[in-house]
This record gives sequence, structure tokens and C-alpha cells, in this order.
Amino acid sequence: MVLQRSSMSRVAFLPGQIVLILHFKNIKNPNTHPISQPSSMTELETLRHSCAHILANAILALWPEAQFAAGPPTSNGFYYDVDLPHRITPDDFELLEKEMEKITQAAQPFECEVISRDRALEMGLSGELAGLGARSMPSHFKLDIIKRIPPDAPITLYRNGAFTDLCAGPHVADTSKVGAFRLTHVASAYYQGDEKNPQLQRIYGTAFATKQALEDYFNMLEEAKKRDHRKLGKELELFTFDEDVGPGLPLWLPRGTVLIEELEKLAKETEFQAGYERVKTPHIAREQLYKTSGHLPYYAESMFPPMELHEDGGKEKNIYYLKAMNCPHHHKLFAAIPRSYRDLPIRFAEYGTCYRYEQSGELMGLMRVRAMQMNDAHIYCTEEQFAEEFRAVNAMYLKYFHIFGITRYQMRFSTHDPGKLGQKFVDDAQLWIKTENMVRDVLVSSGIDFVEIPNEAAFYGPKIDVQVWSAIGREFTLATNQVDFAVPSRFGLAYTTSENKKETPLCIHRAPLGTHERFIGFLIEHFAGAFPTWLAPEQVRVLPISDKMTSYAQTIVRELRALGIRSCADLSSEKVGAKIRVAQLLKIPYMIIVGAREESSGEISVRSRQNGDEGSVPKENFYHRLKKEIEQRSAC
RNA sequence: GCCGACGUAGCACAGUGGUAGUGCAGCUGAUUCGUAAUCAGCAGGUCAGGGGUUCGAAUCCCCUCGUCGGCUCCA
Repeated sequence: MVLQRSSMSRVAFLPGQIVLILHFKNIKNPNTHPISQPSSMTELETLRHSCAHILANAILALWPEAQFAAGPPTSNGFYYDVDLPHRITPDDFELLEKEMEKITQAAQPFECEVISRDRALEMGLSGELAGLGARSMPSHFKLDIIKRIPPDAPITLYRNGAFTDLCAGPHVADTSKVGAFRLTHVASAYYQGDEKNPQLQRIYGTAFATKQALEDYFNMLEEAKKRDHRKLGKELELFTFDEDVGPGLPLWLPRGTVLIEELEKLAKETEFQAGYERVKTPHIAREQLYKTSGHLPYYAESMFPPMELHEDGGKEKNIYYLKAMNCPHHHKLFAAIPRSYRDLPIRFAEYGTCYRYEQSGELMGLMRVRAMQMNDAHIYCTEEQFAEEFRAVNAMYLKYFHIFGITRYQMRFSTHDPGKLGQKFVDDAQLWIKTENMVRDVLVSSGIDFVEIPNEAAFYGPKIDVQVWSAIGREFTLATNQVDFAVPSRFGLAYTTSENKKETPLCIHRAPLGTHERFIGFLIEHFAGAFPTWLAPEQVRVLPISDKMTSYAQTIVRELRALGIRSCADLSSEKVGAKIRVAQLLKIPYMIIVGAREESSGEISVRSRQNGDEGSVPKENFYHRLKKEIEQRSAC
């Protein structure tokens, strides 16, 4: 299973809700417009785009030599890419915002003018495009952009005050109509997103129709930061990173390990019921395995550098790689024993640990790491069995999403491009069409919303990625499900048919729980650290009123543990209020408070994380309720 | 990987050239308490690491490591 690197898009934040705006290549998208067509921006986008012009205008007022590239609205605001010797830092924002204020207060009308291509080129050469008038240097990025405008498309200018920009528009009526704005950060970006091109400074800002909406947005960002898994991971003692261990290599503390083991328990139960068999494979393999699979050499740069071993007194060199995926190992397990059509489907499952050398700048908490434990399985089946197997896999995804209450996700169905058969995609047009139709049918008949993206399939077959969004709005692939009709034949995998012939099986790679790292990172944010009882690292904390109650508290802990319930007693000499506070901050689902009253009556006083004081109950009643809640994996 | 910012006690932070600080957590003691913080004392640091400038560096400069924000959205 190869989890593809996901694009990191952003979501748009609106007060009180989170609205998704997706950016997919080749997909109709309300936010992107083909260059030749008149733009159809939303009101908010228009406002933000106008803000970008005002930003450029302000930058020019301070640094007239600035050269501008693109300045579009984004999901959360706007930016303008600028080439400028002066390094703009957040310290410059105040000054820039003041300049921008001057422009908005002047209420300069935005005027549109259609010009000829020659006139546009002329203006570009004289530096007037994205400028405050003629300059000694040409507007070279704008000239490049003009070259890329289709010959039949009109070329338009937008002006406000002295500022003129090559722009398709639209814009607000005048510069006073841009609502409330703020510059947010500065980053670098390559011109046209290509690392061969010069690096520009990208100044980001955001704008809303009203000051209140702007404030709401920033408040919401603050709230989102509180559920950032990196922050909660530290506070709740779930995982850590260490410089000596290495970047992107998480260390799981005991509380985080509980999460891992509960997820594995769930996966193992679910997969057992669905007819999977568990396998175990080593973390390394010889170079030859990845030559056979086809991962070498093209995938080599995403793998850790190989280990070279000189065995036989140094005569022979053996090269080993840390595995970046489990599929080749699983294929070898399939190949280990002669297989009959009667044996299929064969479903091999393993929580396999994989290592990928992700670029240092791409690492991000648990969401993108270099060592990951994957909820992997490979299903080998006949073509006839494929639809049913795929349907079952899909049902498993939905079952998991139901358990975790994951409702905000998107299924992304990536298909092939017939024009690229034999290059980007395995050359078997019939099989592509057939499998894609089967996948599509399953999705449609299951009533699942999905987007279809041509040209994004894996080399060996179509795939479905489940996209979700982190607390701070980054999009990533949580889980993936891929059809493979190419690699099994590279491995010479075969089964004997009822006619005693050899046939290559299809393979479904699937990882509905993705990797532990990313899935738990996601769950931490999804639950804001308040895990449902079945997942909670510590399920119950027993709080004795005073140390006279120590032994009764310990009795209760023993009883809970005998029932398999994770619990501890807080025997510190704090007052009960302080103990409650600590337990609440650790987001422990239940507290049991015991004093003399409870000891004599055999009752316990229950306090839940969610509802506070729930009063006294006979302890067996509570144990029973808790056990049921855990067994059922209730949402809360 | 590239660009930028940042790195001070376990955590959150203050300290911009002149003796390294605060709060929480920790430890010790006292307190024995009924639903979100009891009190007191103590300890804790090669200021990420290395090099340089300076009479003197957490502070200025260079290198390395790490973390964070970006690197798709094209007039």
C-alpha cells in the first residue's frame, strides 16, 4: 500500500463553521478560473482580490522597485507574490497596513480597461503593469503572464488611483469597499510553483466584509490552535519527538500507546470478522524485492538510503532497504504457496511499520512522519470477485467512520487518462475502464459522495483516497484504497483456475485506518483530546477525599482493573477540587470520588468529564454501565 | 530540499552587551479537606550545539541541528 503524498490545501474558515473549498487539478472549481474566461468570483473573493491590489499598491508606495507576479484570492484570504530586494517581515506589516488604509480611505474607483496585446506588451516593457507609472525595469512577470494569455482572449487592466495592474478582475467598486483586512504572514513561493523558477516573497493577508467577521475568523483560528494535535500530544502526554532519535520519528508515550493498541484491537476484530488473515513481515528487504516491484529506481528518493552489507568476507555486496510499503512482502507471501481459485480471495492484513524519507520541510507533527505503522492489507482476488471485495472494503471504511463520528470527509476517486496509457499508466485500456466502472458503481450504489479526478490514479490502477482536514485547516489523505492490476504480474503471482490454467490475481491495497501516526493525529484534533471512553488512555480516575480513604480507593481501582478498565487512584494530598481539576485537564472520561459515606454504603460518587457531578450509585451499577460503554465503543 | 521566522528549567513565557527570572509542574514538609487550583520551603539552566567579535555574549556575527509558516490556487 502506497499512501500518496497528499496536497496540503487549506479550508476556508467562516465564522461559526468550516466551509471546504477544494483545489483539485483538472476539476471544476469555483475558486479557479481558466485564464481566458471572465472571472466569476464570489463577493468575498472579489473583495479579497481587490485587497491584494491594494497590498501591491502599498508595497510600491514603500518600495517602488517591487516586481509582482500573481495576486489571487485564496480560501482564507489573499496573497500577492512579489520580487523585492528588501525582505518583508511581519515587522513591516504595520507600515504596510497603514499604507493600505490610506488607499482605502481615498475610495479610489477600480476602473477596468480592455487593451490590445501590443499595448499590454508596451506597458509591460515600460514597467507600468503592477506599477505606479513608468519605471526603468520592465514588469517581467506580467510580460510572461501576457504571453500565456490565449491569443483570442481579451486583455484587461484594472486601475485604482496611480496603480495599474494586468488583471482579469473583477473588483469591488472602489478601494473603500474592501471591508476589514489584515496581513497575516509572509512565506516564499516559486514563480508558477516551479522550483526552477525564481523564489518570490508571498505576502498573505485576509479580509472580510466586516470587522466582526475578521475578528471571528482570528478567534476561530485561536480555538483551532487549542486542538492542534502537537499541542495536545504534549499536554496529554501521548507522544514526543527527540532530536537524537531523529526528525519525523515519533516516540509513543504510554498514554499514546493505549490509543495505538485500541485501534489495533478494533482493526483486528473487524478484519477477522471480514475474513482477513494476519501476517508478519520484516522491516527490511533486499534491493531485488524493490526492483521486482518496480519501486526502484523511481521511488528511491522517498526511501531511506540503503544499507550495504559485505557478507562472505566482503566478497559479495548485499544491499538492503528499509521498507517504504508492505505490498512487496505480502506479494511474496502469496507466492510462497501454490494458490488455487478455491483459495481466493486471500486477504493478508498486517499493521506494518514503514519508513519513508519525507523531505525535511514536509514533516508535520504526527501528520507527516518518516516512520509509520500502516493499517495495511492486500486482497488477492479474481476479476469476478473484485466488485464484492471492493464493496466490502468500502463498507469497512464507512463502519470505521461511523464509530469515530467522522462526517467531514471526502472520497476522492482517481482515474487514469487514456492518453497516457503506457507512460503514466499501465497499458491495458480495457482493464482500466472495467475496474474504474466497477469502483464507480460501488461508490454510487453505496450512496457515497465522491469527486472523480482524472489523471491522478496510481500507475497500477485506480484509487480512492479519503481526504480530511486538520484543526488548522490542512487537508491530508487519511486513508487509501487502491486497485492494482499490474504489480501482481511483475511478481509472477498466479492461481490455478478451474480449467487448470494459470491466472494472475487482481490486488486491492487498502488502509482504512491509514497509519497510526496520521490517524491518531487526526483523532486527537477530531475529539480535541477528549477521547471516547473506549479509546481514552485513562478511563477512570479514583479520587479519595482524604488519605483515610486510600485503601478504599485502591480497592476500587483493583476492581476496575479486574474488569479490564484503565484506572488509577489520585493519592496526592490535594483537596478533591484540585484532583478533579487535574483529571479534567487530562480529559479523563470518569472520576470516582470516594469518602466515608461511599465506603460505608458501598456506593461511589461519579463525576463525568462531560456532565460533571452525576451523584452516587452502587458501584456495580457503574461498573456495568462503563463496561457496556467500552464494549460498544460508544461515541462518548 | 528551498525561502523566512523561531529555539531560555518538564511546560508556558520574561529578559536586546554587565551576577539568568516568573508562573505552573517536580521534590520535601505541614494540612485530611466532598465536586475545576491548601500553605510553606527546596531543587531545577553549558540560554539548542559549535565557532567568532568583545574587557564582558542568552543578547551581535557565522556554521550545524531542530521546530514552525510557506513552496497547488497563475493578469
